[in-house]
Amino acid sequence: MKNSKNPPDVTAEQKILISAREIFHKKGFEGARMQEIADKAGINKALLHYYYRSKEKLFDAVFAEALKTLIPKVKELLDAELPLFDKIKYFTDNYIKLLMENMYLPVFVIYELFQNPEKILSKFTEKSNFTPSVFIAQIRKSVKNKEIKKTDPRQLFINLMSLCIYPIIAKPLIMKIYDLNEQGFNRFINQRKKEIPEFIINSIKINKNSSSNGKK
Amino acid sequence: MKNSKNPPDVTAEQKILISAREIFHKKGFEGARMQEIADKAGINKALLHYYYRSKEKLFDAVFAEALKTLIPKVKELLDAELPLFDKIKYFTDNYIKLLMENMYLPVFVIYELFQNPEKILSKFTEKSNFTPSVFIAQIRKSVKNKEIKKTDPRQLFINLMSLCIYPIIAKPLIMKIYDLNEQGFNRFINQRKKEIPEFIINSIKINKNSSSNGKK
DNA sequence: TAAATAGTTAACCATTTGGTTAATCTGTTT
DNA sequence: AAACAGATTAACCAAATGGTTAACTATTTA
Repeated sequence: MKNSKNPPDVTAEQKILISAREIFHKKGFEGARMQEIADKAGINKALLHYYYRSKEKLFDAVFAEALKTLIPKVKELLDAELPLFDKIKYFTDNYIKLLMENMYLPVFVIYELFQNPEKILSKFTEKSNFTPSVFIAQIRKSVKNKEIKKTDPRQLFINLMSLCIYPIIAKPLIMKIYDLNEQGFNRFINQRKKEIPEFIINSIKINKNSSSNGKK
Repeated sequence: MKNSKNPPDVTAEQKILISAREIFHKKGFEGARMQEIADKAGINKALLHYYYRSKEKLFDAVFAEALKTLIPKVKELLDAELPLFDKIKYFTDNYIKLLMENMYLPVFVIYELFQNPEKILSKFTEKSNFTPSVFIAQIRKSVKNKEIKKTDPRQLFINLMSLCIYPIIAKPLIMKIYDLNEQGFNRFINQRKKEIPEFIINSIKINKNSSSNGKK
């Protein structure tokens, strides 16, 4: 059976998945080596194939896990019961935090998805619903209620995602062009956590002036 | 000698670089196969090594070429003699056009840079200047002149880049979540060409109305 | 406790892959 | 045309790589 008895116990199968995750995230499907995964897991290479029949199967497991971590998290943040502006702040803060804690995840997902969109996405046909319908509806409603300017909800959502994700996947480039070290980069990203919501809200908010002195 | 005489003449060396570019851009360093590059170039694999000694050297040539296409182009767009708002429109339009014409470029650059930042960037030490100094200065000046709100130029530049690049590298994801086909995606991107400048300008422009509104 | 089952390994295998060699071809120079 | 230099190729090679086999070792189970 899979479970032995010793308390600090991690199954071989778990160790494999953990190691595979790390290697695949860092090096991608093509760059990853089964031997390296086995070594990192502290087991024999044959055992990889005992649990996961092939490199592809193992990769699929890792990728599915990645998407199933990411998508529900995004959904959860976007579905929070908050007014639009608060939600934008809330999302930015927590999403960037999540990405920073999983530095390799975004590039990994984007790259592999780009390599093989149909093959990968076909496995996620109906499973998790990718569409951020609640958020989209909320934007649409805010427009209708004249709380924000006329805005295409689809574009706004992509704007939000862009502003959060891009700086992280472009980390090496940003460190280069702004001459930052690791610490400087972290500061830059933390600054962004405030900057992004302000930037977005400034753009979509309606300037209520003239008549009543619309305090913020 | 390298040059023959026939008019429709492309050197083997050129054919190699062209094929290598295509393959590396699409499949990345690890995914690319020397044999495939040779086949696509219509030459023998040994000839690859005759001109470029190794896979790495060939890759370096391709990557350098990519950066040397991209960076000066970005610089050129950012250095145009235009008022800030016009420049933002001008940049968005032309940069997105450039990226759409080279769909694989952004993911390629980002991915390989993420795989091996120091190794790759060390080769571009002083060569091309990565920093968009003219644009940064222009923003700073616009702030000083009260033409736009108080804005961190570094953040604004990254905002602009994010909004242009991300939608393109996330193409498969966007097609999935919005249920678009190729044509629908192109429409979405074209819509963005208008959307992005509006979005940015709305955010940073100063609302000049009635009483002075010096708010940050 | 003995048979059966699950977990684990060392050794092995076939294929792929980047790279090399030595020979051949092609055009130029003398 | 003979010599020469660069261009091009077929054949080859060693290392790496994903995957398999057969044996060995717990762990369940009857």
